[in-house]
Amino acid sequence: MLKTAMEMDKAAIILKLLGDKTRLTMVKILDTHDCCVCEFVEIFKASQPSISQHLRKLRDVGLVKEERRGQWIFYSLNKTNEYYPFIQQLLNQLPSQDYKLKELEEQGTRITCG
Amino acid sequence: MLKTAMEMDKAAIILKLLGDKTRLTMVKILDTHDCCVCEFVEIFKASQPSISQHLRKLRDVGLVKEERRGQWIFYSLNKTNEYYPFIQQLLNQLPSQDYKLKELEEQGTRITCG
DNA sequence: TTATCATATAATTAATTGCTTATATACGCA
DNA sequence: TGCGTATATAAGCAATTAATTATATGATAA
Repeated sequence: MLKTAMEMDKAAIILKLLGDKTRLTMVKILDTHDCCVCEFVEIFKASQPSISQHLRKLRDVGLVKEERRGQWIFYSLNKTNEYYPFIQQLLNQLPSQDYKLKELEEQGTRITCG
Repeated sequence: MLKTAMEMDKAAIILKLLGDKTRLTMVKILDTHDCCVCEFVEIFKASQPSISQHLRKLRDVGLVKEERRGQWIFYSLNKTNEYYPFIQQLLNQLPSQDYKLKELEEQGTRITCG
């Protein structure tokens, strides 16, 4: 057991949040790249409110943070969050999702938000 | 990323399963001790069907296995499961739940199932 | 200022979850 | 064999979740 053992309640809450393919993939992507909402809409082929609501859940527990850049709001992993070490180990065992961002770049969708 | 990267779908399924305090605690306990159903009923102060249903979910994805010993059915972590390395890292970050078994021993409930 | 784009929020609904109650199965013992 | 204990399963129900549609907010650009 690590020094920074989490409480079971909190661990379960975090795992439940990550127990959704969309949110899990979001967090995996955000671990290496900031993204704006419209990029996620493209990546997941989901509606804007649906993406927004997923992001809100992640934000509510402090896993991600938002930052407005002009017209866009960019999300990033909150690496100072107390749970970050916990999820980091978990994310390290997942395959990179960079190819999803590559696809966006190829179709030119990512550039518009930069 | 480790060599044995999991698919995102499967990771999400596992995390969702573990995103429940009862199941997460069960798995944490089973990582170090086999347990029978009646012990879990005591530990979680839950109904027998409720415990049984949680165990079934864990069994359905192969995370745990059962073994009859006389009148009792003992559950254990299936450490040959392809997902075990994934959850092991996760479990290592959680506080030991051994005190729950200690409590059972003190009240004599654990012995009866031995 | 007004139109437009990006995003958030609210309300509604459908699907999923976890519990309860009731019943079935399987073992051990008299 | 029949009874008690341990467990599983099924059916029903309440709570939660995730999506949709509709609307609000906030920034930019004409």
